[in-house]
This record gives sequence, structure tokens and C-alpha cells, in this order.
Amino acid sequence: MEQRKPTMNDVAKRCGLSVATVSRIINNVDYPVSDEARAKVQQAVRELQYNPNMLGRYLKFNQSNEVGILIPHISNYYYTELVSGINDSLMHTSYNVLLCDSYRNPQYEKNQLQYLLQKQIKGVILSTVNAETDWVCRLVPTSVSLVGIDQRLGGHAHFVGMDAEKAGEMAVRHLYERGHRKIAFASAPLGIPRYAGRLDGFVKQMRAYDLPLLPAYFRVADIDRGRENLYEISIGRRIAGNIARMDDPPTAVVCASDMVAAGMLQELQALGLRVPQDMAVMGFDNLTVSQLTTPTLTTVDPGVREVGAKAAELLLADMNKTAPEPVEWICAPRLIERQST
Amino acid sequence: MEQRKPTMNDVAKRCGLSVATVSRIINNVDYPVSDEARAKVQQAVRELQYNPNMLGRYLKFNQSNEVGILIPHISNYYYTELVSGINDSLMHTSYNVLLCDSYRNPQYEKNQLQYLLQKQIKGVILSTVNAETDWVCRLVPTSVSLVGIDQRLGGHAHFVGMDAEKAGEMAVRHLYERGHRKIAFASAPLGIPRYAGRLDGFVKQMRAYDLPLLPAYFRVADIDRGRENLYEISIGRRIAGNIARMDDPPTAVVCASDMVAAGMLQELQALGLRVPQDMAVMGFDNLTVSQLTTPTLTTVDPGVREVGAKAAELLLADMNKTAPEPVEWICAPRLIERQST
DNA sequence: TTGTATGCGTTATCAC
DNA sequence: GTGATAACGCATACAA
Repeated sequence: MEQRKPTMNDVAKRCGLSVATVSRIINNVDYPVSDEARAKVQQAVRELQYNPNMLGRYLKFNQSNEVGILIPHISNYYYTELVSGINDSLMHTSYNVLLCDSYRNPQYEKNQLQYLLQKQIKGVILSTVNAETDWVCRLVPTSVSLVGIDQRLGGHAHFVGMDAEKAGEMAVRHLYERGHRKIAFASAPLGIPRYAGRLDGFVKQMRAYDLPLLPAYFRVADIDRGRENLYEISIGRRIAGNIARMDDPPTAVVCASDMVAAGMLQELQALGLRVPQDMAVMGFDNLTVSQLTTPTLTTVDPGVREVGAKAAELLLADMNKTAPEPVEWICAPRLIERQST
Repeated sequence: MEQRKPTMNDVAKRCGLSVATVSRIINNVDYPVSDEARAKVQQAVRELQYNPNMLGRYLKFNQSNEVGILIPHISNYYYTELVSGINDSLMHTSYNVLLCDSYRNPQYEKNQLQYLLQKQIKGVILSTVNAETDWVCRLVPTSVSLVGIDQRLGGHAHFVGMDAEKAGEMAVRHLYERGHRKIAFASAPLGIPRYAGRLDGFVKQMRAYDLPLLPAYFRVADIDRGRENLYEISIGRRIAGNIARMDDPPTAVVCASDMVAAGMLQELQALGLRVPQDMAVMGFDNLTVSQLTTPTLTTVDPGVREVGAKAAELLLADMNKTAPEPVEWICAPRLIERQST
């Protein structure tokens, strides 16, 4: 009962024409064809429920019509935001988008990229798991367009990034202007480069203001596993406990991400502190959740959606050969003031 | 400068062997081959940076190694949760996963499915945009495994679902047991079948308790656009305003989803009502956000992740021909009691 | 143990 | 207007 899928040959036989004619009609190519033949083919296509096999076509062209997006984890809100930015731009094109997940595993990431290349995709937008990216441009031939997000990829790759360091500076500046002098930093593990960048900016601006950088005020979780979002929330909760119990607690805490900040916010309040009166809390990313917490969360928006849109734009330009030179584009962060500071 | 990608032929020429031998070595097929040939081929592969072209291989086999997931919207937390459940199971197999987004557009959805089929994928897991699914099994040949989520697809498709109606009943029962008699229902548009199902269950259980079904207590938003998550939140906020201003307000409100409930929660409190004392609020889905609101949100967990895992399991079984008959599996909902009721 | 030749479904070049 | 036929890259039956 397993029906074999009809091929163009079947269609041709059915209507007594050749595959050449059938192909021309199906592809609507600009070629003289009799109305009679066209009608016959269209009917046969309908009767057989013929659906063209792209593998044949792509092989012939030696080029597919697909672009890949490869991100560390689909269940992390940061990346879904990013993908939305990309998709919104790409959905209006004729390209087919393949979304792949590297599960924060460098080995898996490399495999996924290799699979995509083996399918002869035309372009890739890649946000790598970590800062080790040398292998990428060695793997991706120049005939495949390449855009790196968050991390530079070298070679012929374009780069779209966010200024994590500046974002970190902005957070400190905002708190300083609100009168805070004792400011802590709470983070998930710094293997994620944007968290490290935010910390760098934090330190830099603290120094610029000549504020104390107490070791006790740096709280970076070290284990790195569990379900993405929940994991960062639990880090926030845990660090909140630490901070609340300190002899000389800070008056404000900068969290490396909104998810960490959300956990922090909740636990601080559960421990009886008022936010922002007793402790101000800030995050980064401007995720949807930052509007749902009570109080709503002040955050630095790195421009994730804009970055996605720009990456898509660059990819398209490169595939059209209109962007021969590798381009760098950095999105400026934006402070979103809400109730938590 | 555009280098042509090396083919197997190039590898063969380079090491003075035939493509047959090269193919056998590259595929590690169980076939007698001299160590010398093996070494030569491996070196040539490295030197040329040869990467096999799957289009050729798939075409030859007339079968690819890929499965597709097609969902309404990647930026909707409900679906990312679902995809996570699927991926967690599929990542341990040799199948390649292609994630596609139908943008809540039925026409786009059909196109996406067609593209997947044209690429000769082996199986699809599909959560359709709406309840109109007749076209699906007409489009998907029996040689392609098919699993429907949320909506039945007919034909040879398996089905994994959640009991939305029962979930709706559970919500009412929970509130009733807490003493609530005047209960409202707030929802995003009912074009999304699970929202309609929850409403059905709500109505059924209200009738069973002989509770009043006042028209004013049914608040269903009618416009349907904007960014997924933010959109549902704003619906929740808007309906909160309506409810707070009523002459004879309910004492509890069931929201069709956690996102609607989160918006509701926030706005009610902003308007000076205490949750749950003045107004109890419930949601559905048990999304991560339901743990981040203040108060945390009581919700009915429909078992999204389990459903994803089960769908993956069924798909794999079907592709291995170990599940010849279409299977139906419905996940029982679970009440998650938190602070909002 | 290795090589030759064929075909997978498609498009394009040529001849008719 | 239409129809043979040769690629595209790969895997394999068969020959050597």
C-alpha cells in the first residue's frame, strides 16, 4: 500500500508529453508552450497529486534555496527573541528558513553546521555557544554567506553584535545617578560571552566612578546545567539569599540577565526586602518577562530584535552579492527605566 | 575566487582511485578495502576539505534523514515549550530536525508543509494554526510519518493531545472548592482551539455546579494581531480594566492562558485590587512566567513537555514501522496550585 | 580489493 | 512547440 511518490516522468507519461515540456510548464518558465499541453499537464499534476522533488532540482542547480539559523538553545527567551527578529525579515523572501539548535554543546554545534552545509544551504546566521570560533570560517566555504551574531567569526563572515560592555556601563551609570554607591553584580556562569562583557562594562564604570569593588559583591554561579530559563531564575534566587544575609549588603544589584533578575526580585521580596526601596535590581535583555514581574524590571535593552533584523538584512545582501566586504554592525544599548530601580 | 566545492570525484582523482572506493571508505560501509586506499582517501578528504553533498545521497536513496516540526509561532512560549519537549527526545537520534514557523497563517502553513515534503523528509510533527485540517492528510503521503499535536489530522496521522476541556473543568472545580461562585472567563480570540476547549470545559463545569453564566463575565478579545506574547498580556490588562469597573464583579477569573493571566494579575493590582483576596486569578499552560509573577500564578498544566516527548516517540516508532495503526494519546492535565487563588 | 556503469528527479541544451 | 539526452553528486550491482 506504500504509494511511490509520483515523479515528473509519471506526469509526462500520463499526459503523453515529454518531461521537458512538463518541466517547462511546471516551472512557469518563459517558453512557448501550447495551451493544450499546459492544460493537460496541469490536470495530470492534479490527478497524480504531483509534488516536485527539490532534491533533484537542488542537485541540478547545485544550490538550494535555504538558509540556516543556528542558535544555542531554542527554549532560552533571549534566542527566541533573536530568531523572531530574523524571521520577521526573512519570511517575506523566497528563502526557506531552517532553525537548528546546538544545545549549548560545541560538538553538537559543529555537527549541526556541517549538516546544514551538506544540504547546500545558501547562507547561515550563527550565534555560537562560546567564544571559540576559529573553526567556523574554516568549515564554511566562501560560497556560503555567513553572519555571526554575538561572536565574530572571521573569514568572509559578517558580524552583527551588541555592545555588552557599554550596556554594563549604562547599568552602573543609571544606578549611580539614582544615588547608589554600593552595587553588586549577580550572574550566571561567564562562559556566555555577553555576560562576561556586561561584567567588564560594570567593572569599568565602577572604577570610573571610583566606587568600591568588593569581592563579596561579585556573585557568579559556577555550575552550568538544567533547563535554560528555570536555571537562571534559580541562580537569581540563590544569589538573592546570599546578598540578603550579608553584613554590609549593597543597595543595588545588577543582574547579568533579566531571568536572573526576575529570580532575584522574587526572592528578595520573599525575604522581606522592598524593591526598589531596600534594594534596587536591574537586568539586561528587555525580555517580555521583564514587564511581568512586580515591580516591573528596569533593564538595558541590547536591541536583540534589531540585531536579528540586521543580520537577516546582511545575509540577504551577501547572498545577492551586494555586500562583498565583511560588514560589522554593533547595536547601541538602550536603558529601559521601570519600577525596580 | 569562488572556490567550487570539491566532490567525491575530485577526491577520487586526487588519490588515483575510483569514486566507488572513495564512497565505500567515506561511508564506512562494511566492505573489504585496503588500508592503503583508506589512508589515501582520508588524506585527500582532509586536504580538499571534502564535505559530502547530501542532495546526491538523499536523491539516490529517495529518502532524507530529516524530520520537520511545524508550529504556529516560535515566539510564543507555549510552542517553545512544546518544541523543547520534542527536541529533547529527537536530539539523541540520528535524525536531523527542521523547525518551521507558520506565522499563524494557514496559507503559509500549507506552503511550509509542502516545502518540507518536497525536501523528502521522513516525518512531520505538526501543530496546525486552526481546526481546519482536512487538507493535511491529503497533502502528506502515507510514506511520510505524521503526528498531529493539539488537532487531529486524520488519515495515517497519529495524534497527541491535551485535554483542554478537562483542564477548563479543573479550573472551575478548584475555584469552586475555594468558595468562589461568581467566576469570569477571560480569553484571547477563540480561533486557537485549545482556548475554545478550555472555555467549553469552563462552561460545562459551571453548569454542573449550577453557577450563573452571566454574559458580562465572558470576556473574549476579538482583534487578533501584534506580537504573540505581548499581545496576550495586553489582552489580560484590558480585560482586567473591564472587570474591575463592573458593578457586580466576579470574585475569580479564569484566563485562557498564563500570558493573559499575567497581564490580568498585573493590571488588577495596579488598579488597587489584591490578588487573591479581592480577586482570584488562574491561568493555563504552566509556563515559566507563571512562576515569576507576584503573586505566583495558579495554573493548569496541560503537560506540554510530555506531549512533545510523546509526539517524538510516536514519530520515531512510525518511521521504524513499529506503529502501523494510528495512535491517539491524550495527556491528562494537572492542577498547579500557587499563590494567585 | 578495485573499477565501471547506471539511475535517483530535475533542468537545460540541443535538435527536430 | 516539442522531445531526446546529458548533466548534477552519490551509492551500488556487477564486472574484473
